[in-house]
Amino acid sequence: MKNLKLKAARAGRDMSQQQLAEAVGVSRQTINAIEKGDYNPTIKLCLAICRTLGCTLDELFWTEEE
Amino acid sequence: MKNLKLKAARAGRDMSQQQLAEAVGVSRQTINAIEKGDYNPTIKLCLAICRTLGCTLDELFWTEEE
DNA sequence: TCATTTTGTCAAGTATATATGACATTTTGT
DNA sequence: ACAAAATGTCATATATACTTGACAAAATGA
Repeated sequence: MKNLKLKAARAGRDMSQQQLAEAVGVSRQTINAIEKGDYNPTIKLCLAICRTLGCTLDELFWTEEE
Repeated sequence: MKNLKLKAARAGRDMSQQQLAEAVGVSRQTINAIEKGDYNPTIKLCLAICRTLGCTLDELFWTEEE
C-alpha cells in the first residue's frame, strides 16, 4: 500500500523526491518506491527521512493493518 | 549500538528472544542481532515487534544520534 | 550440583533493500 | 503550446537483512 503520509509530509516541505533522496543519502528511485509501497525500507532510512522532514516514526510509518 | 529499549520491553512482557521471534515470524538470531545492534531491521519487522510488545515505533526504535 | 533454558556467536546460504542508468509519462511554469 | 521539472517504471547489479544449523557460555530453577 502507498505511503501517502510520507508523500504529504514531503510535499508540505516543498521537497521533490530527488531532494529528499539527496538529503537522506539514497537514490530517487528508492524514495519513489517507498511512497509507492513497493518495498519496506530499513529503520535506519526511516529515521533519516523522519529527521529530514521533522516528523516522528509513528507519524510517517505506523500502519494499523497487516 | 544496542537496542536496550527493545530488550527491556521484551523482558517486561516476560518473553524470551525465541518467543518474540516466533510471535513476529523471524529467527531467534534475528531478534538477537537487532537487540545487539548488529543490523537494522526493516520497518515491517519493527512494526510486527511493536504490535507484539504493545509499544510504538518511537518508543522502541527512535534514536537521537547518528 | 545438575539439568534446562536462554543468550551469544559463527559460517554459509537465500531473499530483498537499494544503486545505477535509461526512458516514458505527467505535472508545472511561462 | 512549449520547455523544464517531477514522477513512474524497467532491467541489471550489489549490499545487506534474514535463514538455518550448530555449538559454547551464561543464567535460571529444582
